Amino acid sequence: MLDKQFDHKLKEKEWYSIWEKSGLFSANPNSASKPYTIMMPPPNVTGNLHIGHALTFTLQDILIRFHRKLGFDVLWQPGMDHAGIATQMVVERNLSKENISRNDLGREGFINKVWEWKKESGGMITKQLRSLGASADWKRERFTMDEGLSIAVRKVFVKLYNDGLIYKDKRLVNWDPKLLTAISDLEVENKSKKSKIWYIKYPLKNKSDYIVVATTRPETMLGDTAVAVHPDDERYKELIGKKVILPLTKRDITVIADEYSDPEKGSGAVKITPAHDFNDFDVGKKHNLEIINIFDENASIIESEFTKGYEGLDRFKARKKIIEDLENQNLIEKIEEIENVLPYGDRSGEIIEPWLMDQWYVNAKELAKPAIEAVKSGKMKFIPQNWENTFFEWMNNIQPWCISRQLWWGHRIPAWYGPDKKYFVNMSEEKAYKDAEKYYGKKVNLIQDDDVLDTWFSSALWTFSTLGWPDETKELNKYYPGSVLVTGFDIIFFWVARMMMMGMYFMDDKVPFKEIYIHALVRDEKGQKMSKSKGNVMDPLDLSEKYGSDALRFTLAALAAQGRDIKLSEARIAGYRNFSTKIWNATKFLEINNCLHDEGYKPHNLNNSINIWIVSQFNETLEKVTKSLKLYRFNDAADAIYKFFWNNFCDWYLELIKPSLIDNFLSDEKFEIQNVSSWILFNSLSIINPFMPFVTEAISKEYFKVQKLQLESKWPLHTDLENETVANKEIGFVISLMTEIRVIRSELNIPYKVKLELIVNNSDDEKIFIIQKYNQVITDLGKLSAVSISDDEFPEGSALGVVDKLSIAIPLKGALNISDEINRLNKEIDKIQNEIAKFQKNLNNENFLNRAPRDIIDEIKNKLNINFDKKSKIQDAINRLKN
RNA sequence: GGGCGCGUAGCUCAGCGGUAGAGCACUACGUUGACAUCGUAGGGGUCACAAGUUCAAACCUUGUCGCGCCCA
Repeated sequence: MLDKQFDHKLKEKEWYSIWEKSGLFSANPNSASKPYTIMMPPPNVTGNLHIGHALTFTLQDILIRFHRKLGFDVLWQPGMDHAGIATQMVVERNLSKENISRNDLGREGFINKVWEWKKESGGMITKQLRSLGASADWKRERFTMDEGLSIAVRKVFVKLYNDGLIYKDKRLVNWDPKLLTAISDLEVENKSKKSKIWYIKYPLKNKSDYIVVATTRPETMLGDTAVAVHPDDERYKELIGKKVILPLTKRDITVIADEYSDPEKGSGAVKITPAHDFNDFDVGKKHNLEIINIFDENASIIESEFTKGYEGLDRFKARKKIIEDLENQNLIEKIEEIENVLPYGDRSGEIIEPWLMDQWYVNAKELAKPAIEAVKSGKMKFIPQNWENTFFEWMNNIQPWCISRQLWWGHRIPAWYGPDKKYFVNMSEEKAYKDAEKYYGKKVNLIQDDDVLDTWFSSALWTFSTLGWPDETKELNKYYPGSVLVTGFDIIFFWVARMMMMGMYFMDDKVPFKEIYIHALVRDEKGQKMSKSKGNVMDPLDLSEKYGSDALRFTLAALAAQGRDIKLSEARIAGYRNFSTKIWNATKFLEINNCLHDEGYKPHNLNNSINIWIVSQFNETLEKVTKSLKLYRFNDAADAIYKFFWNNFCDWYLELIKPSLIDNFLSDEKFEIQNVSSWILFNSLSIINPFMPFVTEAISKEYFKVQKLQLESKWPLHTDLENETVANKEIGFVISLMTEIRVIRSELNIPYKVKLELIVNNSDDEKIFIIQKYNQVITDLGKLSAVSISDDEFPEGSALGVVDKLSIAIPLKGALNISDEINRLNKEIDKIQNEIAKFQKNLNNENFLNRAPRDIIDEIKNKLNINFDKKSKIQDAINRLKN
């Protein structure tokens, strides 16, 4: 006997371990089967599973399990990235609890600590993914800092450097003064903040007048090297070329004309500080201005001839003092409150400081070209397609990618410097020394670049580095390019675009994946982004503990409609937990009734229309689910499954077969029902399995006792049927008839226990035939005492119904409340009349008759006809009641 | 400012040219031999607004108004 309930807490763990031990998660590069590859977006080694992960990995697992069942050789490549900044932060924070800094340990000592940390507490997420049921090929798990992947990183760096696509450049970078590293444009979050704009008087030289300069960053004025005005701005035309005295310093700077200055904004005159503002840097270059740096790495004022009186102050204190000093000298004209956009580091939350320094860059513009072309030509397809716009927009305006980071944890840049700062880029120190010897003509001491590479640089190689590149492996041959990349839109730039660039460059122009399915973001039930500070986070592990992973997975799939964010509510998950319970209970029902088919049984030559009907419904569902999954329409697939299993199989089919099952006699009919019912259940399990792997696997084993795991069993095929049309018509009619009887019972408040007689008007041989054929079922389900066919008028005091032109009556003798029944029938007539009006409107329109397609016209005529008939029959009944 | 998307039943959302749908919530009835994590029945919508195209518009076009996200 099956347990009363499915204990997900216990069973999910058991089944997962069986699966993992079975080896069936593993891809087999030697098999002849076609590959189906998904590269799992590597989560951070510091990461914990959040609901967004749960969504993306559930969808991936559904695709993976589906394709495994379709017979593909499936590779779901898992792994993690080393998350340079995040990981370094975590380990430093831990060390600081013991009052140790990373400098105390030294570079090597610190890196060892990081590895120790990784071993002990890194990669939590891979364990958590298992509890979700993720069937990834764990044996192939990779880490971006693995030796093989590190070789790939160096190889790529050296090649791009030799090809002129990686270079060193001195320009302004986004400097994080807290983490003390440069970060890329993408790691900067621009946020709107309340701020001020100061109007500062810059006195003219040799004149007792001044020009007012408006700025949001007064503290950088120490580094000003010009004031810019718009060339057409009449107010300042005469000042162009003149000198002004930079307050607080004794320097003279020149008023220059540049269109960058917007006459509408502020005072129309802006200070130019090339060393501390991206736009000013460009203006400075154009006008050949001096570049004066005033900050150190902490964004504090340095000591220099330009910064006297402010040395050592951090940027905020410097601002305060400068404003005070200007006020004392009466040089502040006014201060306005404004909304200003400020750059923040996405990891540190600190305001980013543009800072001039040497960094390594990738020429992204060049690498982007083939990727753009590949999307344009359809070699790579975004689904939904509209993400292409976002992609093109960014790729067409792509900036040089700053890849060096002033961190210790990561791939160290393979560049070695000689005594004169000449550097040698190569795969190893040894090779660099050889290069140096050749260059200098003697042995010299080399020092490796201190910096490491952006983590995304290594994850950009993920699609081929995980497959063994630069070696030419079987895996690389078979699983590159991937079938589909599944991810959220938030990393299209960070990761997807960069994988495209690197993939195409290093894999002979072959794209890294054919399709990119972009799914939604998960929000809370009010549509707000989940965040710890808002306290609205939903922990997928809590949810799966409470409702089961099956329920959580099914919910996420059911809500994953394309192009829309997911608002997740717990009630929804509870609803799908009920679905899982329903499956379990339906199984128990079949168990009680000995419905168990032989393995190898296939429905054919079916006699009972009920069986033909349900197999036909299953065919339809199978087709819908298959098609939907191929189109990434997870919600449609989930919906089709839910409706079929609950509304068709449980609500109707199981009810319709009950009378035959309860009959104790063994008969061919009963045998057919036992076979078909269990066959439907088993095959339903198979198509539900990718969504709800645990409960389906459990039933497959515990009830059906099949050797083969659901994990490896094939996706069902379409079943050919005979007499399908007739069967569907028959069962369709039986369902309508039963529904009509229920409606009458319910609306006239006739208790379920009261057995009723059903009289059917003898006006339609076909329907009468069906009624006679299913007499037993109809009597049982309708709780009827008898069914009779009559040529006569229905007895007085009968409730009346019309089912597909057939009049039926339920005699209620004295029990019928005449006015209730008249009310009920009148309501019915109102409804019908509404329908009739709509159809008539169409059919009275000559244009409609001339231009609408034939089948639509026929359909409407037919419906009108049925409604007319129904109306007149009900009207007759009302008239009779009134008499 | 540019781009993308969304306004459909109380809530969350499907539908995207041929009689308005689902789940949840709600109401009534029901301890029917799988299931109260259930069953049966029911109420509830000028599909944001306006104009246009069409025999026919929630669906196509244009505009308006709200809302969200991304990029500057």
